[in-house]
Amino acid sequence: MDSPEPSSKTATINSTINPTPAEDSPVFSYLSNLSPIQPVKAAPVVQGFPGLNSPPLLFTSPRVSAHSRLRRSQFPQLSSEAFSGKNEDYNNAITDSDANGVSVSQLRSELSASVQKVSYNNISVPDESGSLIRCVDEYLVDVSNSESSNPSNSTNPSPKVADNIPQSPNSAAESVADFASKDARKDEIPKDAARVVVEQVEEENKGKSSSDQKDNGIYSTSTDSDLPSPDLCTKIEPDLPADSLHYHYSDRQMSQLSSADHAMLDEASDIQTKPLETAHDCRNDNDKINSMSSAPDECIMQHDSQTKAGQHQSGIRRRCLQFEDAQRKISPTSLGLQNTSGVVSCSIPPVSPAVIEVVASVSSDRSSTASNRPSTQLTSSSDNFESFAVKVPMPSGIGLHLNSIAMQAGSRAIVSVKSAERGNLSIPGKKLTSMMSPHPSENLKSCSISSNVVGSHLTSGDNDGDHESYGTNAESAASLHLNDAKPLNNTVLLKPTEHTLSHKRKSSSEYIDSPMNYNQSSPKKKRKKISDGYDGDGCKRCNCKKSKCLKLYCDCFAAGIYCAGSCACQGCFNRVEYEDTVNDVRQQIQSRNPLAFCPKIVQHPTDSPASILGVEGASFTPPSARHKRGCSCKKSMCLKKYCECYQANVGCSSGCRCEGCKNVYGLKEEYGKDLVKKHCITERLEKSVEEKVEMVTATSGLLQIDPRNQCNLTPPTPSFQCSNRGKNASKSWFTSGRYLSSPESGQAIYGLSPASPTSSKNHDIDQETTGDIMDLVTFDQEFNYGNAKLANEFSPGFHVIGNTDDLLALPKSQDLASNTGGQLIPQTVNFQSTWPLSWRDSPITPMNQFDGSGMNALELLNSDKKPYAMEDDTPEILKDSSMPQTGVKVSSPNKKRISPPNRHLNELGSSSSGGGFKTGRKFILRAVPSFPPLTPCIDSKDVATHSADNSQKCSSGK
DNA sequence: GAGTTTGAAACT
DNA sequence: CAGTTTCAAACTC
Repeated sequence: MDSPEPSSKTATINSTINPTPAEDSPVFSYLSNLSPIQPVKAAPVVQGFPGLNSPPLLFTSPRVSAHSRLRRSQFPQLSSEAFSGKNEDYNNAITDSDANGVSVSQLRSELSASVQKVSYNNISVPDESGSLIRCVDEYLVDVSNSESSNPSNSTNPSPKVADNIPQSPNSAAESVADFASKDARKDEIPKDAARVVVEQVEEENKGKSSSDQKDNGIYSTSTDSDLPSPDLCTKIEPDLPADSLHYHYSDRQMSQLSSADHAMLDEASDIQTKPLETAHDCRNDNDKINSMSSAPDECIMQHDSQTKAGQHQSGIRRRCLQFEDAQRKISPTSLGLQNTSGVVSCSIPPVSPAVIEVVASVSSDRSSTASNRPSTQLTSSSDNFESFAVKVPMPSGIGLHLNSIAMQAGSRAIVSVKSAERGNLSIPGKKLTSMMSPHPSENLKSCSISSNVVGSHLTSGDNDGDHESYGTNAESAASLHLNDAKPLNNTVLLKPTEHTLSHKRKSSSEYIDSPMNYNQSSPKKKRKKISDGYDGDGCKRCNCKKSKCLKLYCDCFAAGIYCAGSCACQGCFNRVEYEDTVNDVRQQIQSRNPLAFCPKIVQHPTDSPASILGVEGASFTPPSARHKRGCSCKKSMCLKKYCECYQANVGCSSGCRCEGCKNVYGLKEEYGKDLVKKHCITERLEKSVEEKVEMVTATSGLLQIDPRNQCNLTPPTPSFQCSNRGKNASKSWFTSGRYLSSPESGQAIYGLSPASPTSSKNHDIDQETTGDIMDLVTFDQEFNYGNAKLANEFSPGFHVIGNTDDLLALPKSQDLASNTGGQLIPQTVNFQSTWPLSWRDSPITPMNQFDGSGMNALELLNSDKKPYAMEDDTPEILKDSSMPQTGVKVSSPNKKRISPPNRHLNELGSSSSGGGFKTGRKFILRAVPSFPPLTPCIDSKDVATHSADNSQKCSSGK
């Protein structure tokens, strides 16, 4: 079974997770010697992310990935020199990376973006900027190295990932199972592919540095926690491994950083990760590709996306990640290390905001604490961390089931988180806290969840693992972050989670033989059980007795997550061990209902604007988001959790068959009315936008065009072959808006992937009319998992995400951009390319898709940028939409600049990909010198993969 | 903790 | 597609 492999990975991860291991590692010692900062074991870790609150921790996971990236960059600075001698491979890779200009540029762009973000958030920015730049270059080099080392990886990251993924979940669980036993398990688990990969990586790393190897182990542990997400089911799992690996690395890095010097850790982690990634890529590229194709199944769970902020999301993510994320991630990751970053970036974007926020807080904390550490390193690490987090988020995992999502996302808080995430792009900030607040109860849950998730990370080493299986990727990332972040907030919360997770994982390893016993055996589960119904991860834990957790009755299964130790299910087959069975069942279910595993909650394009506005505002999601299928409540009046709409904190829509609906989040009737109003508004906006667009195009103020313009533009643009669609799209875009844009992009991606058919239909048809359609997974993701949404949005349009991140970062990143300007361009190019890819995924006709994608991409870009400028030009609606996205971010002027380009791009792209792209690229570069480069390439790949993954997943696992 | 209610999922 | 059954969560006591 795959499970064994995952377990092995997890074991390795666990080992890596432990701070001590890192310290033990020669690399660590070496770094410690080099860096003024001395390795502080546990304490340091906490310090590393003392600022991070539990929520941040969640984000941390994503951050972790970001960190890893950043770290890499950092390492280059710090360690690169030191390591240069040690890590010849690394250096070589770097040089090689140059050959891979695109990947490198992307990496750089990402790094720069992340750095920018970080700087933006952190006072220490100046130092970071310097370090960042270096880091970026180095990072790029690393990436390139990985790529160069594994060309196949770069080309076909997803496949590789897929290979690894399957195992990863298991490994993750295993890793969770025991920290202490990690090593032993590793030995035991070796069978697992993940393990193998790790080993290989280690071997590779050995050449570089023994410390690196240790790091790898650490990663594996962290990954395990993350891996859990593999839930996507087996399909995803395959992919997950790769992702997980990446995440693991990132996690590892995180943990390391936290445990000791970030710089030290980062270096080690970077080095190791690179090798690992490359190894993974090389090894599994071909196979992975195949596996990837098979993996597509799920629509990833978007639990992750839920965001409840990062933390919640992180918890959720685990599950969500599993399928969609995993696949998506995998694809990106499959690309290679680059992908890792890229993949991560995909998911990250969503997360990023939250992460950023966290980071910001952390950074502040760090800044205070940083005094001890080298300012540059700390800052850079923090930056990296943030960027990573952003990337890591894996929002990609979007489509979670309402249940899972609702759990976490249910609260408005989630919504806020989402917005925050988006906003994070532009502004890192506050959202985390806000997110938590929404509903006390909900918050608590989310917190607990997040905490749990975090805890998994923190404690991941300790225990968990089982659960994680599905969410591995996201979780891993989260865990990583957690490690860093865990310090403060999560510590308490985390423990619970950890227990649950650890239990699950341990149990998983133990129970493998008897699924039935699985739950029973692990006391850990009990821990998880403690929580209401959620696992430590924040994912629901099921209590299935007759379904064996192989039916949609099971929340875990429905969410694409493996049952964790916290689950009280009986005769559970929804475990990594039974991955094959799970996959088969999933496929069967998907054959019946291709959308069975797609997110149940989707945002309506039309609603999106309002929702967006609402997002940050308290109300936010409910109105915008809708249940795909709608509820059929008769007695609960949609006022109890029996109602899925209510449970998801979304209003009922025309698609609902409920009787006596009194859904506080929105009544059917109101919904319909709202839709009509929105329609009118959107039409108006479109007209105005078109006019504006024309103006803009004439003036060539591409850069300055507003996001809304973009939205508007998109519709008007000739590219939209279907005027109607264009309008709709524009509207939807609009709504999704600037801020929404991310969602839109996400939609495009998700919509495409998931139910290619449905999504396409949705696009074609008025999204409004088809409430379900709309949204497509993306909205759901957004809704459910703010983070997930972001991730999805990004993931689908990786590019977009990357861009968005960049955009967000732009203001700050621009400075960096100057440095990375050259890179940016390539990235931008990639980005554009990616769009088409994302669309491809969608069932929609190429043209339409393209247009739509263009819209999405543009929107994404715009949205990113928009946040800054949106407000100015955008109509109220648009503004509103933007507002929700991120009130703060909106302010960034860069976005405005960017948006114009986007429009052009959109227009061009729509009209003709060729010209448009060029212009778009140029614009992008200007607008966001730094950010565009980073994710785009990866994004494009990721997007393609994601889209494919999504399409596969949604379509049916097709 | 046991039992009931509820509505989704699964089945026919 | 509609009706019924099964299932597990939500809810109540």
